[in-house]
Amino acid sequence: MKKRIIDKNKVYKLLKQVPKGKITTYKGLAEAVGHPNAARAIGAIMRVNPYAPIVPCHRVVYSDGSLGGFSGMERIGEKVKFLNSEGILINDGKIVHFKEHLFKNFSLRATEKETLP
DNA sequence: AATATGGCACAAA
DNA sequence: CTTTGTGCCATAT
Repeated sequence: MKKRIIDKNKVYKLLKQVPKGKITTYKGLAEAVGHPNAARAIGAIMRVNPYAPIVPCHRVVYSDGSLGGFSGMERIGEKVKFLNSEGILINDGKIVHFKEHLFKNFSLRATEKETLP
């Protein structure tokens, strides 16, 4: 466990903790896992995302409130619709009051115990 | 092993 | 407020 790579396992668990109607940022997740400057790595991890259904990667956005790149910008429209269904409004590609929806009450302790399929 | 790219962030201009 | 440039971590080739 000497590698300074991100614990993907932890990332997934943390992201899973994000409740419906809430969102988070790559930076937020990066900090949550203990890698404050590995925001980009989070994206890379989401990319492989072996837990697509249980990991709401669509709830992860840029730190400035934009939806981010995602794999295929054309899918963004779908994400917007989905987020709208959860109570999150998007305006001009940016999340309205996105900081209000931000979920940062991550529980590292809970992550330690829980196991991933 | 080395280079390039990517679902990012932040400082500077 | 927008546009550059640089730094970071993980994958793909």
